[in-house]
Amino acid sequence: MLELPFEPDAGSDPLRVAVMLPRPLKGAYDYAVPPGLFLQRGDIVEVPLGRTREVGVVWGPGTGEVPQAKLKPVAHRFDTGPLPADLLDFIDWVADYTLAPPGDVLALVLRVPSALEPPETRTAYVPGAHTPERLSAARKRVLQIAQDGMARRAGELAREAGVSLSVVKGLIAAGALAAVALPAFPRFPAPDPSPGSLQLSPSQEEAGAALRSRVAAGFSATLLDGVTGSGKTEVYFEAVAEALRQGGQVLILLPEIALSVQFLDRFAARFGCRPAEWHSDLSQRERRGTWRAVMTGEARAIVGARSALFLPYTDLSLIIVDEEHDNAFKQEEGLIYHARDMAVVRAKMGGFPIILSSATPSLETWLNAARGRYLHVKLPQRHGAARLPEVALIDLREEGPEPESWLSPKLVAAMEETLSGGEQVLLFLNRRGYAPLTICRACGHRLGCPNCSSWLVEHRYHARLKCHHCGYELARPQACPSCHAEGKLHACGPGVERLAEEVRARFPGRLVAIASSDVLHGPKQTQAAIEAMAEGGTDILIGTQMVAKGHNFPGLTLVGIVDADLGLAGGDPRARERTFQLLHQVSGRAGRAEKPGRVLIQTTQPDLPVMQALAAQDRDGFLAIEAEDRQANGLPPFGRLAAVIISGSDEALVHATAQELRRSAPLCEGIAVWGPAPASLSRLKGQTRVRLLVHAARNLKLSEYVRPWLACVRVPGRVRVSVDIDPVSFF
DNA sequence: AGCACGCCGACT
DNA sequence: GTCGGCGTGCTC
Repeated sequence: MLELPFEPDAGSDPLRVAVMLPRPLKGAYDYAVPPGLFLQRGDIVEVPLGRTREVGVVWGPGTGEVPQAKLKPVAHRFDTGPLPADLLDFIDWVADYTLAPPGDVLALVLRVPSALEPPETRTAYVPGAHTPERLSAARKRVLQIAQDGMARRAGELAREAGVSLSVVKGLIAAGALAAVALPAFPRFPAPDPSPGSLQLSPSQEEAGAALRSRVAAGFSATLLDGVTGSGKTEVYFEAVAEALRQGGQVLILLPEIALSVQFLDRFAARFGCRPAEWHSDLSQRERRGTWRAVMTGEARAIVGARSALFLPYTDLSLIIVDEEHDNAFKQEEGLIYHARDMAVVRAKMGGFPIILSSATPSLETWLNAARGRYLHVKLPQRHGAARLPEVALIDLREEGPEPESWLSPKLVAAMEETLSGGEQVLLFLNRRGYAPLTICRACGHRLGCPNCSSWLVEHRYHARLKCHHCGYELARPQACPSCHAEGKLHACGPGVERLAEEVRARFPGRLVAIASSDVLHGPKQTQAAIEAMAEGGTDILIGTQMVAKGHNFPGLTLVGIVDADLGLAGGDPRARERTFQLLHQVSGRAGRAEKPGRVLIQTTQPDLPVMQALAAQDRDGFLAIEAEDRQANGLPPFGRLAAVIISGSDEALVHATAQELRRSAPLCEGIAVWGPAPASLSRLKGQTRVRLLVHAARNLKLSEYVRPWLACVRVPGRVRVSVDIDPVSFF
C-alpha cells in the first residue's frame, strides 16, 4: 500500500514533520524526514533528543518554526502502524480542556515501554539437524513424538513422552531438537454476544432494549439508574452484547478494578470468557499484551480503571461508566482529569453511545438526565424477592452512647436482636486505625505529622502512629514528645480497630472481622474476607468504605452507620452529596436476599436534609435540594470552577507566587478569582499547597481565561502551578 | 532524564 | 584568580 505523507497538496514541507514527545513541552518538535522514510500522522517513531533517544508520535506536518538546519532526523519508525486518528484528536482535546501540555496527555498513551517491540512469541521445538549416535530409551521416545514435525513446547514433549524436562533440555543442547518461534496464544478470545442464559425480569428486559437501541445510532449519553441490587450490570451487558455483535470494541470503566473479581466472573458468565483488563496492578508483560491487542483489535471488550480511556482502540463503539458517581474516576495527581467526563467527550468525538450507570448518580449526571440532555433509563425495583431496607436515624445528642463508647443503646439492642436471629451485622465507620487523634492530657499537645498538616492516626494493630497522607510513622511513644510527661497520651475518637474492641467486649463469642485497607493487604485477602462474610463465617463485620461497594452478603440484615457526620466537616460543597452516596451504598448492603434489611444511622445532625433523605430513601428529593443550593450559589453545573494549585517546598515563595498570580488575574465579566486559600491540608508530604479558585458563568470557557493569565505570569522554577478544571475535591 | 549554563563559596 | 557546588532551564 502506498503511504503518503499527509496531504500531498497541503503545501507543507515534505522534509519535516512535527513529532509529539511524551513530556511536558509546549507543543510538538519538528524533525527532518530522512529520504525513503514515509511518515503519516499517528506513526510511532524514535527521535534523537539532546543526547538520548525518545519515542514520540508524528502529529502532523512540521510547523516550520525551527530552521531546517537545526532539525535532527527521525531515527526510526515502529511497525505497529499509526495510532488511531481519533485518539490523537482526543489527546489534543483533553490537553486543551485540562490546560495540560499535550505531551503529558500523550504520555498516558505511551506509558507502555515494551509495547512497541515485535509481537512476543513462545519457543517450541521440531526435530533438529543433528541426531546423537547413542540414544537412551527416554531420548528415543521424545524424538519419536517430535517426528511428525509438529512444533511442541518443551513441557509438552516431556509430558507426552513421559520423561522429565531435563531429557528434552539435553536433546535441545545436543542439537537434536531445534527451536522455532510460535506466535503467542491469542490471549483475548472473542466474547460471545449471543443471548445469555440468565433470565431478565420484564423491567430489565425493557431497559436492556432501550440501551441496545442506542448502539450504532450515533452519539448518545444514557443514565442507567437503578437501586443497588436491581441488576444494572446485566442490563448494560445487553448493550455490550449488541455492540460486540456489530463488530465494535467496548470499554467498561470501573472505579477500582482490583476489587472486582466478582465483576470479571459476571462478565465471563455472560460472554463465555474474561474481558481484557487494564489497571495499575498489571505486570509489564500483561500491559504490553493488552495494549497491542487493543490496537490490533484482537481485544474486543476491555474492562479497566480510568487510564483505560487512553488505550489505542481501533473501533471503539460503546463506553460504559459503571458507578459513574465514584470519585475514583477523578485523577488528582499529575495530569488532573475526570475519566467520566472525558469518556463522554470521547464518545461524542467518536460518534458512539456512552452509558453512565449508578444507583446514586452524581448531581451533574442526574441533572443532565433531568433536563433531557442524557437519556434516563430507570430500573425501579430490586431484582428477585429482595426489598429495600428500613432506615432509621439515631440522634446521638439524645440517645447517644456512654463516654468512650461508640455504639448507642438502640444500635446495640438491634445488633443483639439480629445476631440472636442467626443473621449478620455490618458496622460502617469510615476511619482506619484505632484512633484518629492522640492528645497529651498533661499539656494538650496533639501528635501531628511533621510533613503534613494532619494528625497522626494510632494503629494499635501495628502498634504505630501513622500519617494517612505521606509515609510517615513512628512507634507509639510512652512520653509526650512536647512536655515529656509519661503515660499521659490519650487516644481520642474511634477508628475501626477501636470499634472492634468495643464490639468484642459487648458480644463475647461472636466472630468479629475488620475490613480496612491496613488489615487486608491486596485483592486476595479482601476477597477472602468478603467470602468469609458471604458464607456466614463472620457475625459482625466492621468496615471502612471498602465494604460499601457491590458485595452481596445474603445473611446481612443489619447495617449500623457509626458516625454519619464524618464526611460533612469542612467547607467542601460536595460533602453532602458524597455522604449521601456513600451511606446510601452502604445501606444497600442490608437485606439483599429474602430477609428484609434494617439500617440504623447514628448522627448528631438528624435534621439535615441529607439525613432526612437517607431515612426517607428519597434520593431525588435530596438531589433536588442540592441542585437548588448549587444554583443559588452558581456552583457546578450551574457555573464553572477551576482550582489553580500553587505548591512547593518553600512556603514563603509559594505564598508570594499565589499573591502575585492573584494580583495579575485579569478582570473579566462573569469571572471571579477567589483566594489564595490555604488548603485544609495545606502541608502535604513536605509541600505547601495553596489554592486559587476561579469561578465562571456556565457559558464561559475556563481554559480560555486561565491559559493566557498563567502564561503571562513568571513563576519561579521551584514553585509548581497546576490547574484542576472542574475540581471535585477541595482537599 | 541528562547535560550545559551560570552564579556563589573555598582553595592553590 | 579559578575550580566546582548544584539550582535552573532546555532538549527540534
